[in-house]
Amino acid sequence: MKEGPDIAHVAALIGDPARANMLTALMSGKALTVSELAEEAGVTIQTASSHLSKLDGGGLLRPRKQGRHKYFSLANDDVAHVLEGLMGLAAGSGRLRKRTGPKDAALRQARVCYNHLAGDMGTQMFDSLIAQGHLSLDGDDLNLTRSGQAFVTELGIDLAELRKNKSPLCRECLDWSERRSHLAGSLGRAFLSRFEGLSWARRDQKTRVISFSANGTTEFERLFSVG
Amino acid sequence: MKEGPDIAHVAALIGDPARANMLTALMSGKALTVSELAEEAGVTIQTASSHLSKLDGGGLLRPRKQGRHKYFSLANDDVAHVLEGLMGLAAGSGRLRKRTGPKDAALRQARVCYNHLAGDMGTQMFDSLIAQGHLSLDGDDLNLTRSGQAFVTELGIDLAELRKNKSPLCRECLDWSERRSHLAGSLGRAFLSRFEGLSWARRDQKTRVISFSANGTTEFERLFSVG
DNA sequence: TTCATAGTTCGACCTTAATCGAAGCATTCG
DNA sequence: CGAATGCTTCGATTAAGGTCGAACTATGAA
Repeated sequence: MKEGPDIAHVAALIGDPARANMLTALMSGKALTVSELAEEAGVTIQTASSHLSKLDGGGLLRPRKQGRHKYFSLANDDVAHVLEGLMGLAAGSGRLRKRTGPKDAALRQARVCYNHLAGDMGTQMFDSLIAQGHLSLDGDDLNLTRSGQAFVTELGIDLAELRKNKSPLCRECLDWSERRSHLAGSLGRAFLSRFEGLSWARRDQKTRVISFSANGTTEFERLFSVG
Repeated sequence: MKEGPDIAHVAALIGDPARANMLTALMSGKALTVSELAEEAGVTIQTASSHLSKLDGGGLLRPRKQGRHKYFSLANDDVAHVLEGLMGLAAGSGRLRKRTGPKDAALRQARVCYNHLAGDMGTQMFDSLIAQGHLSLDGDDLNLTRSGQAFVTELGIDLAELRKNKSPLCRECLDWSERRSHLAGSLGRAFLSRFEGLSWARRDQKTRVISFSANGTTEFERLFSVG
């Protein structure tokens, strides 16, 4: 009857509260087990199992079996991107699930979005990389320039290793709180991982909040000042 | 219980087949009446009315009353953006509602996406504008450069008029068939409108397909060659 | 092997919401 | 003022699917 793909099915998958909670939890980038996701969603394990098989069937998840555990993560960046978009719409229509509190402020400043840095600091880093000419945007392709390659290598990131990964190196991801782009893709993940390795930042396991140390903040500002 | 906005509610709104059909129909950018949308969705007018009030309540639509008609259009570009993203996910998981046929090929080449040009020609135009330096991307802000201003004025687009509009001038929109960006925002709409004014292109009323005339194709290639 | 833990499948219950007929407003036209 | 058209509201029906208890499978540990 209509042209185009069947939106309704995918949207309905995300539209159930329990499943939405699971997907939101997976936005942290971590792979979680069925039991953990059941806990997150506030349902029993049977119910969670049923939901997860549906999400998987819809192509939204990537399952991995390890021993007697089964880990789920988001299928790819596209899924994370759509979820962020939906968060933006929900936030825009004044539908925040929680009052804006101190934790919320922390979330807006720096949080994990599918394993990369999001929030205010995420967009600041992205803008700075563009402004310094380390990233260039041609069409939808985000590319690391020669100066950018030097920059990340200087920071201690192994580019050759990253390129072995089949997923794209650079990618932009729209932030629901800032409504601006931040850096995703394997390089985005490498940045955050490096910040952790340098003890500049630390992830809170439950809330997606990223805390920067005093030193980390200084270094971050030095590298990614917008002035 | 969880941080972040309430995704589930918005997704559930899109997740109903009838509502998804209506939203898909509105992706053409046209404002449609309740009766027309009922027809599109294949439900009675009462049912459509109920759905539309829900979509409106969720902030997805912008209603306008005109005489005894009530017109609905998508609330803003963000909504269109999320819908395109969902189409991408659905298409990716092999969930096309329709076999790939001749009309489908036409859709991939050039179609209307919320009043601007999408499909292969849409992304080609976007890439060309970037490559020619008429558009520049700083962070998530897409800007028209000085040369770009000259370019569109030369084409016969009234920039001053566009700037009066409160919606953003330039904006990128992700294409579900191409998986690349094309130009949205009021300038994107102006381009398509100008193509129609010059009789280069013509919209099919029902299928979202845009047909370019022989002359229009030539002119388009001249302006937006990628070489 | 026996026990424990992780996950899946099955079946029954039950809430939610999509649907449409019928009646009620509102607006336009003659 | 009717009459017609476009849309909304109400109510009853019905279908879909989320939920969990219980039983079952699989992996790992003692």
